[in-house]
Amino acid sequence: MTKVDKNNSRTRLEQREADIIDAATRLFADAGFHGASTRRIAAEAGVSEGTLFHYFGTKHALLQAILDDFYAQLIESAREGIESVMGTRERLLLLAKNHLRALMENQALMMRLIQVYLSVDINYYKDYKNSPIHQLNYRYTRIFDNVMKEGMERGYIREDLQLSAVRDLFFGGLEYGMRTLMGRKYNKERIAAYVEAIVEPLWQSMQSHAVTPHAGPDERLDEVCSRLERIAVRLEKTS
Amino acid sequence: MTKVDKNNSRTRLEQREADIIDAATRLFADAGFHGASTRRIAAEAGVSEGTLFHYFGTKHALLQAILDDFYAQLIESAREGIESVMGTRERLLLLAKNHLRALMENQALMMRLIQVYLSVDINYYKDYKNSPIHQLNYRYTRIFDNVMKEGMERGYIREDLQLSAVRDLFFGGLEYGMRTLMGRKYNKERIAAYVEAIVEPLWQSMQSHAVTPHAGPDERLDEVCSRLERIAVRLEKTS
Amino acid sequence: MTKVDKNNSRTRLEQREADIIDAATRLFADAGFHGASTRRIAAEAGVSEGTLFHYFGTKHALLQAILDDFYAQLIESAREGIESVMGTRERLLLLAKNHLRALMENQALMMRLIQVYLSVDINYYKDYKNSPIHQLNYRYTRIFDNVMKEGMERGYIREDLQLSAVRDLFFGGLEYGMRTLMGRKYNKERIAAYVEAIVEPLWQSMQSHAVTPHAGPDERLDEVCSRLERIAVRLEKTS
Amino acid sequence: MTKVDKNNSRTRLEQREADIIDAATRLFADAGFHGASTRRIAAEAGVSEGTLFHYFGTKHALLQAILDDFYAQLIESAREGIESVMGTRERLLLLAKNHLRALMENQALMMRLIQVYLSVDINYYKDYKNSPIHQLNYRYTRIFDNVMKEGMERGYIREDLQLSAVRDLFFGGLEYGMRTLMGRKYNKERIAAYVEAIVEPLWQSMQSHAVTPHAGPDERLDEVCSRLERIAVRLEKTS
DNA sequence: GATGAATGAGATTTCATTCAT
DNA sequence: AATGAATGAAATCTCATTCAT
Repeated sequence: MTKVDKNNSRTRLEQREADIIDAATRLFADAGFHGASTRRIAAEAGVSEGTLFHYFGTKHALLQAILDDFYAQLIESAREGIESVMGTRERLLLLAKNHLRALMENQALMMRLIQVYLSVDINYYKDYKNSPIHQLNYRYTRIFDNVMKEGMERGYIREDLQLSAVRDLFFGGLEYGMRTLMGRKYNKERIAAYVEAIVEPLWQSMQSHAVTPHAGPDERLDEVCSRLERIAVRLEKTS
Repeated sequence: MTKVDKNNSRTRLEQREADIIDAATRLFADAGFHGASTRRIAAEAGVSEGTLFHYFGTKHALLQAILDDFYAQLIESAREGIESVMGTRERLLLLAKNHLRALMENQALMMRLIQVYLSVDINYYKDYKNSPIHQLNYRYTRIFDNVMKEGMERGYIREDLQLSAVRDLFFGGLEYGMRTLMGRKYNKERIAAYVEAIVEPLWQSMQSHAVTPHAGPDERLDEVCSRLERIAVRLEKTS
Repeated sequence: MTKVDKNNSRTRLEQREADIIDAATRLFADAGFHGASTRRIAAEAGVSEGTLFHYFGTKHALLQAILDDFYAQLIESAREGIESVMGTRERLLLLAKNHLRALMENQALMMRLIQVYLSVDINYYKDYKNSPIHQLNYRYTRIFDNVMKEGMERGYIREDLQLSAVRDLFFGGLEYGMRTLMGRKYNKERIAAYVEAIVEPLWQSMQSHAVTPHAGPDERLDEVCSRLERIAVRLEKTS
Repeated sequence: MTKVDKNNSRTRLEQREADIIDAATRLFADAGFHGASTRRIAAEAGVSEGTLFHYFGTKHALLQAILDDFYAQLIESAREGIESVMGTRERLLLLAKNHLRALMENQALMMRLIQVYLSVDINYYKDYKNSPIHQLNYRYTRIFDNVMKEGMERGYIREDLQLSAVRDLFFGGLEYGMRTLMGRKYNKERIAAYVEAIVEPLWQSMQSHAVTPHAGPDERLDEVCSRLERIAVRLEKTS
C-alpha cells in the first residue's frame, strides 16, 4: 500500500514533469523561447506557475531539460537505427532520416533556434565549448563519426577524408534545406527523397578515386588554366 | 557653400542612421534580438531613444534595415568576387570565403540566428516564403546557382546534379562548421583552410567520374584559348 | 478556522480589487481617463503596477470594471427608491435625486466624460450600440421608462407622450445642469431644489391638459398667429 | 505692391491657420483630443509640426482656438436664426435645430467631450467658472435666455419659469438624445422631427395654465397685425 | 509538495515641445 | 516665417521569479 502510494506519487511527479516539458516544447516551437511565457506554459501544462518553478528553477533550466530529453531520444533512435543495418551508406541514410524526422516532428527549426540561441547567449553560457548544448551535440555527432570511422576501417570509404568537414556538410546540409521542407506536413516519402539528394553527393565524394588516373596531367592543366584565366581577367580589366 | 551645408546635414543624417545600425548590429550580435534593448542600442549609438524610433519606427524595422544592409554588402562582394576569377572551383572557393568572412566579421552566428528567428516568428511574418528575409536570401543564393549553372554549361561539372541539394550542402556545411571557428578571432589562413575542407568534397562529387575522363579540361582549354585570342586581337588594336 | 482563513484571503483579494477601483475612480475623476496613469493609480491604491494589471489586465478593463460597479449601484439604489414610494411624480423626483447624488458623489461629471469618451472612441468600440457602456445605460434608463409606463397605465400622466424625448429631457437636463452644481460640496437641500426645478416643468407637460379650458379658442389663435407669422416672414424675404 | 504682398502674406497666414484648425477639428472629432497627435494634425494640414506650434504655441491653445471658432459660428448662426422668425416657439425650434446641426456636422459629440473634458481637467483650468470654455458657453446660452425673456415679457410664456432649469432641459435634452442620432448621416427631416419631440413638452410646460387665460394671444395678435400692415404698405409701394 | 498572488524592473513606443538652421 | 530633426519623459503592459500559506 505504502509502496503503491509511493509509486503513484513518483509517477505523478514524473507525469507532471513530462506535462510541463511537453507544453513548453510545444510553445517554444510555436513562439520561440522569448515568445513563450512561463505563465502560458504552466497554464497549458495544467499546473500553477509556482509548480513550474518548483520543478525547474528557471526558465533556462526548463529549456535545458527539454534539450536533454530531445537529444536523449535523438541519440537513442540513432543508435537503434545504425544497429539495424550494416553498410556505411545505409547507415548514413538512416542517420539522416532520423535526424530530419526528429527535427520536423518537433517543429524543430525552433529546436535549432534554441540551440543557436543558447550558443550565442554569451551572457548565459560564456563560451560555446563548455555549454551544455555543445556537450549534447558532441555526444550526438559522435555517432556519425563512429559510423564514418568504421566505414574507413572496413574500406568502404576513403581514409583521407577530413571527418569534421564531412560532418559539417552532413548535418549542415540537412538542416539548411529543412527550412524548405518546413511548413508542409511531415511526409515520409518527401523526407526520403530529400535525404537521398543530400547524402548522394557526399557519398560519391567519399569513394576512393583510384579510378581517376589522369590526376597528374589534369592537375597540371588545371593549374595552367587558372593562371591563364587570372591573366586574362587582369588584362581585361586594364584594357 | 549652401551645397556644402546641405551635404553636411544630409551626411549627418546618414551618419546617425549608420551609427544606430552599427550599434544595433553589435548588440544584436552580442545578445540576440530580444536581449538587446532599444534603450541600450540608442545609448551605444549616442542618440536618444526617441531618435532611434524617429529613424526606424519599430525595433523590427531596425532589424530589417540591418539585414538589408548586410545582404546588400554580401551580394555585392560576392558578385565582385566571382567576376575576378573564371573557374567554377575557384568561384566556389571565393563565394565560400566571402560568406564566411562576412558572417564572422559580423559575429554572424547571430545574423543566422536572426534569419532563423524571423523565419520562425510566425506571429510576425505569417509565412516564410513571403518574408523579407527569404527574399533577400533567395537573391543571394541565386549567385551560387548561377555559378553552378555556368559550370554545367561549360562542362566543368556534371550536369545531373541536383542543384538545391548541393546548395544546401554548401551553405549549410559552411554555417554548421562556423560555430567551431567562432570565438576565435577572424583569421585568413584558418578560414581558407576550412573553406577548402568544405568545398573539396563537394567539388569531387561534382566531377563526372571515370566515364568522361578528359571532357572538362579540354573544353576549358579551348575556351580559354579563344578568349586569349580575342584579347590578343583587342590588344593589338589598342597598342 | 479554515473557513475563516479562506474568507480572510478572499476578503483580502476583494479588498485589493476595491482599493484599486477606488483609487482609479478618484483619479479618473480628477484627471480624466488619459490623465490618470496606471502608475499613479497603483501607487494610490497601495499596490504595485504589476498587481494592477494582474487584477484587471488592461487599463480599459479597469475602467470597465469601474463603470460596472457604478451602474450596479446606481441601478440598485434606483430600484430600491421607486419601490419606496407610489406616485409617478414622487418616483421621478426620487430617480432624479438618486441620479444626481450618485454622479456627484463620484465627482461624476467625469463618469459622464468616460461614458461619452467610450462612446466616441470609435477605435475602441466600433459602434456605440454594442458598446458595453450602452448596454449598461440601457438597463439603467429602463427603470425610468417603466415608471413612466406605469404612470400612463394608471392614468397619472398623458398617454400620448413620446417616451424617448421625455427620457432625454429628464437625464439630459439633470446632467447638463449638474456642472453648475459641481465644485460645490454635495448638499442635500440644494440638490432637492435643483431636482424640483428640473422635474416640475416636465411634470406639467405630462399632465393631460383637459383642465385648461380655454384650449379651444387659444389653440385656434395660436395656430392662426403661427400661420400669419410664417407668411410675414416669407413675404419679408421675398420683398 | 507692398500692400498686395502684405495682403497676400496675411491671407496666406490666415489660410494656414485655417488649414490647421480644419485638420485638427477633423482629427479631434475622429480620435479625441488625446488620440490625435500634433504630428498627425500637422501632416493633414500640410504644414510642419514646427509651424503648428509656431502658430498656436501649445496643443491646448489649438483646441481653444477651435472652440472659439466653433462657438463663434454657433452664436452667429443662432443670432441670424432668431432674427428670421418672431414667435418664441418658432425661435426655440430654430435654436434647437441650429444647435443640433452644428454639433452633428462637427461630429460633435466630441466637441461636447472636449467641452466636458476641459471643464473637468482641473489640472489645466483650475475652476470651471473661469475657464474659457465656460465663458463661451455662457455667451452662447445667453441667446436662449434672451429669447425666453422676451417671450415672457411679451406674455407668450409664463413668467414664473425658472430659466436656468428650462435652459438645462433644453440643451441637456438635445445633447443627451443626440447620441442616438449620431452614427447615422445628417438628415434634415430626422433632425426636425427630433427637435419637435424635444421642444414640444418644454413648450407645453411654458404655457400659462388657466390662471392667465388671454394675456398672450392678444398681444401677439396686435404685433402680427402691425407687421402685416407695415408689409402691406411696403407691398403696395413695390407693386 | 503545490499554489497563485504579488512584485518591480524593464520593454517598446508615443508625444508635445524645442531649437538650430 | 518655416522647418523637421531631436529629445526625454512618460505611458501601458509583460515577465520571470519569489514567498506566504
